Order: sequence, then C-alpha cells, then structure tokens
Amino acid sequence: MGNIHSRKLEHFTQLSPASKIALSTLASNRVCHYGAHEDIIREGDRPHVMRLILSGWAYRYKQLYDGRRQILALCLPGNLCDHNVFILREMDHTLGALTPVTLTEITPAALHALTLAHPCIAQALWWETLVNVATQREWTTNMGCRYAVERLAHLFCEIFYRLRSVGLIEDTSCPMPLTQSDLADTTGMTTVHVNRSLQELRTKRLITIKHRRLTIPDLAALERRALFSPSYLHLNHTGQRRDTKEG
Amino acid sequence: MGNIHSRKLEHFTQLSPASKIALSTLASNRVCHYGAHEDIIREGDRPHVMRLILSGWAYRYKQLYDGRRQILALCLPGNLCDHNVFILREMDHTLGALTPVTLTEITPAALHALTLAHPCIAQALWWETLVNVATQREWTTNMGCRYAVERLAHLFCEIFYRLRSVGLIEDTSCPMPLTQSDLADTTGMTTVHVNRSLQELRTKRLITIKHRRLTIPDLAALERRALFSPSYLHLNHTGQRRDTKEG
DNA sequence: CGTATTCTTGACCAACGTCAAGAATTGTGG
DNA sequence: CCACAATTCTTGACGTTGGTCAAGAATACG
Repeated sequence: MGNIHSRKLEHFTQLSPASKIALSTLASNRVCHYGAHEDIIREGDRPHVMRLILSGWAYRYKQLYDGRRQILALCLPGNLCDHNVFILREMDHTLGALTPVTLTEITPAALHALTLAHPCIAQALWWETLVNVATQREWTTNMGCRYAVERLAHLFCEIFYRLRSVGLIEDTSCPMPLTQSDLADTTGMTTVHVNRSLQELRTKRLITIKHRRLTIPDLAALERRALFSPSYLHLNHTGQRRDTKEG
Repeated sequence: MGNIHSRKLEHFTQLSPASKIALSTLASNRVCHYGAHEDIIREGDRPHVMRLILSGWAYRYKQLYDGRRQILALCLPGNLCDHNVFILREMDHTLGALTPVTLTEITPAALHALTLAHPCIAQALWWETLVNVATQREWTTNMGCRYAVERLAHLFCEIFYRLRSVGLIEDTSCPMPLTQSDLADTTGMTTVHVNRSLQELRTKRLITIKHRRLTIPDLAALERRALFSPSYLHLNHTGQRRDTKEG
C-alpha cells in the first residue's frame, strides 16, 4: 500500500491484468513529481516518453495567440498519457499538472519490449487510445450542442464515472480540484456563467461542491439533466469497475 | 488510373510507402459503395472491420435524444476509419456517407497479418490515429474558444490542408460538399448564423463557395482570420504533401 | 418542368459574455 | 494558531453573439 508500485497496481484497472503485471515490474520506469500548475510537457516540445499517472490530476490544454485557453482533456490516476506519442515530431498542445502529480515515464524501448513480451498490452494501449478519442468526440459534442448547465453536468458525470472505475470515489462524492475558472476553460464559457450555472445545479439539488469535493446525491438525475450516456467510456470492456463499497 | 487499386494507391499519401504496397496488394479487401446520406455503421452497432475511404467524403456524427446533431469528424479520401475499432464492443457514434463513398473493408485478421509482415504499418496506423485525436482536440478548441467566423474559417483551412495532402485540390479551390446545415452541425451553430458568417467571409474576400466548390484566394489571410496553425495535422511527418501543380 | 432542398433575409429574443467590485476561502510565513 | 495576501467565488448591471421563427428566393434534381 505504501510504495509506488502497489499504488500503481491499484490504479491499473483500465489495463488488462497481464499489462498490469508487466508494467508494474518494469525496471526502467522513472518516477517523477510535479507541483500543481506546473507544465509537464509543452506545445512545441518533442515527446520522448509515455507517461502513466500514478496520483493527482493532469490536464491537456491549448492557448491561442490572444490568450484564450481551452482545456482539452483530463488525465486521471491510472491514465496513460501520449501512447506512442513519440511517433510525432512535436506536441501540438501542453500537458500540465492540475494538482501535484506523480507519474512514471515509460521509454519507447521499454514499451517496445513490453509489447513484444506481452502482446495483450498492445491491445490494452489501443483500447485506452480509442477511449481517449471517443472522449474527445464527446467533449466536442458537449461544446457543440449542449447548454451551459448540461455541459457542466455532463463533465461531472464523466469525472465521476472515470474516478469510480479506478476506485477513487467515496460513496456519492469524489475529488474536484477544478476551480470555476478551470471549469470555464474546459466547457468554453466564462467564470461568471459557470458560477451561475453551478448555482442552478446546486439549487436543483443535483450537486454540491465543498472543500474541493464534488457530491452527486442522485447520479441518475444528474445524467438526465446532462443528457449523459456512459457508452463512450466503454467501461464494460474490462469489466473491472471497482466501486469502493459494493464492488 | 482506372481501377480501384491504383486509385487507392493515389490516396495513400498519409501512410508510409511500405504500408501502401502492403494494403494495396491485400487480396481480402472488399470494396463497398454507399450513396450520399447513407449510414455506413450506426451508433450501437458492433464494429467488425477497418475501413479505408477510396473516394467521397464520410463523416462521424452523434445525435442527442431531442434531435440535436453534432458532426464530429470528416473522413476524406485516403483516411482510414476506425483503426482497431473492433477492440470496442459497440460504436458510440455513427459513420455516414456525406457524398457517394467508395471504401474498402479490412478485416481484423487481414490487418493482423499485415502488421506482422510489415511492422511499419503498425506505426503508420498509430500515426494516423494520433493525428485523429489531435484533430478532435482542435475541433474541441474550435468550439470552445473561437467565434463563429473563426470557426468556419478554421474548418475551411483544415479541409484545404487535408485535401491538399492527398492531391485533391485544384489551384486555390477544393470540393465543398457540406451544406450550410452541415456546417452548422459541424461548428455548433444554427444555419442562419452560418449563413451570415459565410457572408462576412465572402465580403472580406476570404472565400467563395460556388457549385459545391470552395475557393480560398489567400490561404494565409484565411488562416490569420481563423487563428489557424496546421501543426496539429502533423503533415511534415510523412513529407508526402502532393500539391497538384508544383508538387 | 415541377418539386424538394438549400440559401437568404428580417424581426425579435435568449444565452452567454464583459466589466467591475466586494465577499469568502485558501494558502503561507511568523 | 493567527495575520495577511492571493486566489477564488459571488453578485449586479449591461452588452453582444448567436438562436428562434418564419417566409420568400434561388438552386438542385428527377
């Protein structure tokens, strides 16, 4: 429980069991720590390694010339970042730490060896990549045809489902390190409008946020408000959802 | 020039040369035709094959319960659709034909044999998938922090770059089969607002659209208006851009 | 040549953005 | 544990982008 490797194992539920073992025993892994709001790799940088988030939240973002910022994705514990990204010349966006982050770096050579030794790991990587694209598509949908309140509700549903799949929720609540300003840049709105939309969700008793924790008393109700359907997360693939209490 | 295989070869510029040869000689390929506005595979269907667009435009879309539609991606000639998608249980969106489409189906078995025989094809698949995610991220950015006129301009720039990379432009113009209603569902706006934004682009002499063809007299100017940068398309990777005239 | 689709326009309205300032919360050093 | 500074949250007044509804004009198509 105390050391990095067991913590890592704990969060590997999105990969197949064989991949877990293989990755966890990988000697060439280097473990790195980042402070909150520190960039991990920037737009324009050449990517060299694949990263696996052990703890903390990272996020991808892009910034336009005039300062407009868009948060593109959240990387939660257990997520692999930039599978095979070293195929590309340079990063087209920035990966940053939202909270303090611990991650392990996997070199192309190590990854290559791994996929040779454990063919199923290649499949696991493809699976997670396909889920990433699907999620990005859902975010596009979210921005394109949902209203402010629905957008936020949808984001909360996704976060809750994803954290639940790696056992990081408690009953009806989960961590929520995103500030209203972050939520604004994630959902393409202003902080003022986020604030007012959150108030509506609170008034309707669909969520509460306190001390950086999100509580969803009635998930089904929130899903309805968000027009949310979890199919794009393809969680049933692994069958490894790990609810903390009822399993 | 006349038969499918040479036409296919023509459009393979996004894959490495070895992949081209391998895929083009693949005997197990089945060639399919779809009419305009026909669905190729629907949300909820189980995916069985990978598809390679030989001619015509396909598109991915999602529909909410109340009818709102979001166009999520465009699949242009030469694009592979749903690499390894058979890893997933079911489609989380629909793939449809925008114009009449010719495509070839590649079975998992054929793909598996291919990647074994030509390891570089696996890399090519990863490359195209990574570009797909990057493009989806850019669309998220487009919706999240660009204004109507910028959004449309950005979309036109992307289409022009992508078609140019497979030699499907003529001078400063390219096909534009999207109706204003399609553009609306792509950019998350209404047809009325698309219409007015297009008028602005036309008035400023940045584009003209006539007979389903888009002309961009000054691409650099349009890029500036769109806050467009082609880096996310990672075109320099293959170095195989094929401009029709100057090559 | 007629019908369906697509485009265009107008009038009006709602969702969301801007600006600004004060309250609450968080984090840090003494 | 407190004091103080920095963030973050909240609220108000008002402006703008883009949505709605509706109807006529222009194109595309069989």
